[in-house]
Amino acid sequence: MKKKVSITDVAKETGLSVTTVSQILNGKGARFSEASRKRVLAAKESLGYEPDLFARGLVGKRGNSIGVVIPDMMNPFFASFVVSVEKVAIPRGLFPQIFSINGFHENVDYFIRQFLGGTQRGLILAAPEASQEIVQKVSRQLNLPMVFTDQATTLMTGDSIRIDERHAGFLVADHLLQLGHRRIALVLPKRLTINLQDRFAGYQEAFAKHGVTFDPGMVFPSSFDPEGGRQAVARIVKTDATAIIAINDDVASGVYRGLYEQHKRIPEDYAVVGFDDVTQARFMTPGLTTLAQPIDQLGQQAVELLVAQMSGEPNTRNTIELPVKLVKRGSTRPI
Amino acid sequence: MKKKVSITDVAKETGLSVTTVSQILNGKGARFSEASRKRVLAAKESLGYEPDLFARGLVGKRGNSIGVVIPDMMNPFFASFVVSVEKVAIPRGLFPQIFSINGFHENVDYFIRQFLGGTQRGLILAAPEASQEIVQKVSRQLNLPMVFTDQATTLMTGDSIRIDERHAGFLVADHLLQLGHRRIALVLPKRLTINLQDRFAGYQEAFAKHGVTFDPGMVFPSSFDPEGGRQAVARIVKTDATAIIAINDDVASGVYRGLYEQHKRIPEDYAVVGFDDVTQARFMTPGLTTLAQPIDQLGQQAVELLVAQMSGEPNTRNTIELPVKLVKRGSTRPI
DNA sequence: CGCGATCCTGTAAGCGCTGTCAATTAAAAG
DNA sequence: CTTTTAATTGACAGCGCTTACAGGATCGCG
Repeated sequence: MKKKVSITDVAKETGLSVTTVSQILNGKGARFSEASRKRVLAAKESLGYEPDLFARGLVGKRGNSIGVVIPDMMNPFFASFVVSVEKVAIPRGLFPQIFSINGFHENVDYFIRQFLGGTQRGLILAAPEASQEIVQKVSRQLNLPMVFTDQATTLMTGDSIRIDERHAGFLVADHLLQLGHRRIALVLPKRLTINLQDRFAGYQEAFAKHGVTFDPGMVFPSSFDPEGGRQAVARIVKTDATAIIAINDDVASGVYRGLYEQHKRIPEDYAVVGFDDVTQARFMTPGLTTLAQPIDQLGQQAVELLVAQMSGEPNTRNTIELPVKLVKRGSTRPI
Repeated sequence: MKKKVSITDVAKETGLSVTTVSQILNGKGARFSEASRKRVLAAKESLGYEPDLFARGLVGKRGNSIGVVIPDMMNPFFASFVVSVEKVAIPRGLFPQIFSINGFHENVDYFIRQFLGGTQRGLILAAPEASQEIVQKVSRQLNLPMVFTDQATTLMTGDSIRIDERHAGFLVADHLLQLGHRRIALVLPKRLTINLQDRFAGYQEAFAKHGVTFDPGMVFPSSFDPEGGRQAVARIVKTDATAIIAINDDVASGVYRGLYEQHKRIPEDYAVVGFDDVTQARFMTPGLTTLAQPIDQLGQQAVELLVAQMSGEPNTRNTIELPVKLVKRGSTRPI
């Protein structure tokens, strides 16, 4: 059983005191003789010393990792989001630790205990389904810097960064409407989170603008994965729909599949549009028209807000709103 | 600035000693009066106490999280793998902590420091590009239980679990050959990791069996993402290939796209086969013929081997080999 | 040769928690 | 009413590390 070498071992080895070793290794204030410095470094190397993170964390330096909570890493949107966070956090010396719920509620409990346990220096919450619970429990006991990229709840502490969901929804529906589509199927989850409610309102707005009345019969509930989209299609083809709006690109890929199975062509028989503009959207055949979320900016701003909070800035409860745009590809065309 | 409430606060509140509180909260040996127990629980609740993980970790209970290192969470194969690990780890009270490299080498250094710092109770390494480095540095100083799901290097400590890459490669190529294809393009990364070398040997074996000589000119280097596949196609269409083998499903999706852009049909003009059988493979149009990795089993066995090691079983250096099978879908058909 | 300034290093005090073990008290037994 | 035995609880040490703060050299300069 290998024993972990501790700082005292290094001290003994070098004949210096623990303090000195610690100081040198942390590059702290007092300058030490070149000789000591070299000895310490050498010993660290030869002994293979690495500081115990628990001990160090206990003292006060709580480490440099920030938690990034996402609902599901199978969804490319969130995977990209994490990467975009890393892109700006890492250069700042902050290491994102991924907390993906993946459908396990035990995970949420566990995450909360971790956060409450002080393992993270800040939190980026991008998981509508859990944000609320996390915020409530965590912010009650700790004032951990937090940033949200969803609007799971309106009354939360911390900064939040969002897109204009309503406008986004409007753009999507308006695009289809402008192309002449009137019977538009909506593939949505059964329960609409706050942001989805906004988006939904955006659809309505577009309908109204074009003078078409919204038909609740055109709403097709679906899970948040391709299979949901695929199954929805089976019902959609029985209607007179000519266009399909999927809640996100992942679901849209299922819609593609469903349509394929029903021997329908895109965009000849059905126009389809997604949401998010994940990498895959560009690779689908035909390319998916979709509403592009500014993923990189989302990640970047989230980190920046977090850093601001960490450096003591008062919790201003900022809400930053990022612009969105519709990316037109081959999956839509005039009716 | 909210102050974190510590166990002493709870002790004061209840008038009991810190020890007692700790014992009760941890459900330890000695039985305590129902009264005390209640008081402690109540105080914990009202004060909102949650143990400091650093302090607890320092004492000896190093927490219950296991590290899962993957190269890239954008690749659905690894995302699924993580989920499959969670499925069996969580019920055992072990929480997988995801460490995804995502192309940031800083991450690897950071991860190593975490592991060396004792934050994890065990490691599941599924990142060929980093496993070697991690093992070397970590196992030199700590004997952390480790399990590999790749064969990045032959001489590593710890258990490993793999698929028969050679046979897998054979199945893929043999399938195409049996369908009558003779000119088969291979879309592979430039540098072949050990497992890919085996897979490659499997291709050769199949070629040999069917008496076709391997043409190095049919190898098209690609990155590990859809874009790589897409670009490879541009070159492939200039040859007389009739079939394409992609290194994985993700790349295959790029191949689909590339073919689409070149106005080629699948499987009429080109048969294509992938590797992994990620969820998406089923949703592509046409469905992708691919070699199914037993993802769930990989995850499950990895956890089981890890648990065995953690419970003190001698490091047996087991190597478990899992069966693979070819899943035929619409992307391949007789020439 | 003395005195402050300049360097370098060690002593000691915890951080919050758990485990060991002794101490206290209450209940049971003699 | 004293002695056992069991039921509860608390004192204390210490995990490995950092961080004041104090102490000892060394050096320059009057």
